Amino acid sequence: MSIVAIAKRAGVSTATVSRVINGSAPVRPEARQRVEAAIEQLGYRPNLLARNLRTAKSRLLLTLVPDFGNPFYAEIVRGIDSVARREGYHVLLCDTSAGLSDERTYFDLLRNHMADGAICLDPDTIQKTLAAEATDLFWVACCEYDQDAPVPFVGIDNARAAFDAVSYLIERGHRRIAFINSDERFLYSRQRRAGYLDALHAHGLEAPEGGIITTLGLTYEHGRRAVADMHAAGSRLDAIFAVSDTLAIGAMQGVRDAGLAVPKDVAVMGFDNIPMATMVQPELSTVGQPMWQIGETAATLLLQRMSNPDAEVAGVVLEHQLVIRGSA
Amino acid sequence: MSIVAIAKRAGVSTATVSRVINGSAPVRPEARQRVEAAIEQLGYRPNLLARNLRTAKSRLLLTLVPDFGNPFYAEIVRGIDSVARREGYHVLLCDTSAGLSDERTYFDLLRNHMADGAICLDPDTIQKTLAAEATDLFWVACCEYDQDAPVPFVGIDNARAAFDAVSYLIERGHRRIAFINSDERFLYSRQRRAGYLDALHAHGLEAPEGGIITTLGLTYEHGRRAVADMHAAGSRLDAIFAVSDTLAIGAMQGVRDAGLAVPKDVAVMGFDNIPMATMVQPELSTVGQPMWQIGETAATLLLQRMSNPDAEVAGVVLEHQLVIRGSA
DNA sequence: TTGAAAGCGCTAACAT
DNA sequence: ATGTTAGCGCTTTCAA
Repeated sequence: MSIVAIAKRAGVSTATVSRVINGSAPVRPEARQRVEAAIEQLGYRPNLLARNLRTAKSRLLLTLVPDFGNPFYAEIVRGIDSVARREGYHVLLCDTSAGLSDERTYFDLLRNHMADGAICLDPDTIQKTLAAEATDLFWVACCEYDQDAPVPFVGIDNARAAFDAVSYLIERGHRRIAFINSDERFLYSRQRRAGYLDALHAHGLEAPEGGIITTLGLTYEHGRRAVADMHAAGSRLDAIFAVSDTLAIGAMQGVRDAGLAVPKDVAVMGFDNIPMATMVQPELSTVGQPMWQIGETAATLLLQRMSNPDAEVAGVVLEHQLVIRGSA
Repeated sequence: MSIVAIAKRAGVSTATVSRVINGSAPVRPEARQRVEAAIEQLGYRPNLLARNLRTAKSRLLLTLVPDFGNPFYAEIVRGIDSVARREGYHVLLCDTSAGLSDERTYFDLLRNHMADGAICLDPDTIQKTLAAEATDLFWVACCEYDQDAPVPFVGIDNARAAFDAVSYLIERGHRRIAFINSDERFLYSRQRRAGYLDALHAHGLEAPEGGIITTLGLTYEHGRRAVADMHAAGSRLDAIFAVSDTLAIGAMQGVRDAGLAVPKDVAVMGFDNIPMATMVQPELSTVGQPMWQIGETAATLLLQRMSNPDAEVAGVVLEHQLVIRGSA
């Protein structure tokens, strides 16, 4: 069942059928009607595989995300999806946390013409190899970005955000502020650590002994265990800044496990402002990121880049926001 | 840059190049080597668009999910993704909650050959129209399923699970047990309500006045507001059973908002057992579903169906599990 | 406004 | 073991 059957039935050429389907050129009303009738009667559906080959487009956008089990990434993906859909694209989702196959394999989907463009939320280490191998491919960096790379990007100013958060903690009188960081392959991790340290130093403080911990994941449990480890190591602290709300929420549990109270004994500050932040006791203070908007922007930038490859590469830094609630 | 360039460079025919690429037929080592060298040197990548057209396969699996912002669905999708990837497929993710475009549009991706099969987590109302319109398309039902429909399915026994949960609550001495349900377009909602009611009746109880609430979404806030509404309506209750952990966690907040304590004044029981369940105070008692396994099974069933269309349709009911923690 | 025909890049019969 | 060739179903010149 192809366009040929329609053409035959409507008594026109395949070219005319194509014109009707795509509205790509004027067609006499009478002919158009016959074609539409034939399509209707035969229940014809264009074969996108064929169209894609012919037009050399897949209308698929690849999204590489480290872990969409994390509410933060999930929300970004939804932002991406919303503009993709609006523009007639669909999203090919690849969770790279599985780690089984490496990111290069996914990027091959671009080279193989299975996707027209990609949005990469993976660590900048990965992005670098990608950038090196994959010139002349359409992709944008999201959350993880290198200002100086020739790749469009969107994200927030991570160092400044961390600086703001820690400064707030200090202004509230905290002096022994621990830092729960995630995998430092992520640029945002390194930037937030820098912001954390800067804020400390700006106020003549140092990180407490054993007060900087790096976790291997972003689950609640990772946060909980980080605090347990700090206590086991004998660290004394009066505040914790975690680079993710999931980690922070886990940390709050960890504090309680130690028989301490939040925020009386230990204040806790998170990052992202996921919906869950208002569901814990006390509610979580955090650095808000405009997740949906980040996703939207990433998709928009990508689409722009695709439709105008020679235009200057844009870079968008969105505003973060200190959200003060009960935990700090 | 196509297979022709490789053929020319290697001094063989395109057929031989294809054979090397796909390992579909024996090729003399010497020729194979020349082909591989040419591919390497020219940095050739097969055009999947062309291959897909030729083979009439996209190696894409469509996943329709009501809301992957919900950790429950996110985890299922990861289960799906894991087996898809293992079998050389990729996942086209469609979040139907956006509701903008209707599910039929997504299903068209199947008809249009953009996807080889689909996994549908959407309400059975939608599935019914899908089933009616979309005969001879490959798809399976996940979580939402109709035992009697000629569609492979996977899920748990929702009625029995709810029955078990409520029975437990009753055995613990609770008598005024409220029920926070989600959108009843979902079959699981109706089944769990039935299970809830059955358990009550089996013990000679009734649902408390105003004790059954239907929410329009599964966010934490929906759960919180549901409890506020109950209290506003003057309902007195000593336990709450919610059809989702997100709702239940919100409900715990709602109980606290009312100045009551969990579980002393009001016990709370959830459903799903998402990671967050152990991060609230007290930790959430719930009905566990094997999310990852549900996803894996769905993908496996779909793949089976695709490779053997005439085989009998399987139906898989997985076990749920009562997980008792602090909240009930 | 329409039709004929070329061809996107690949795979798979078929022939050798 | 290898080459020739015919399409897969569509869009798009080009000519009429």
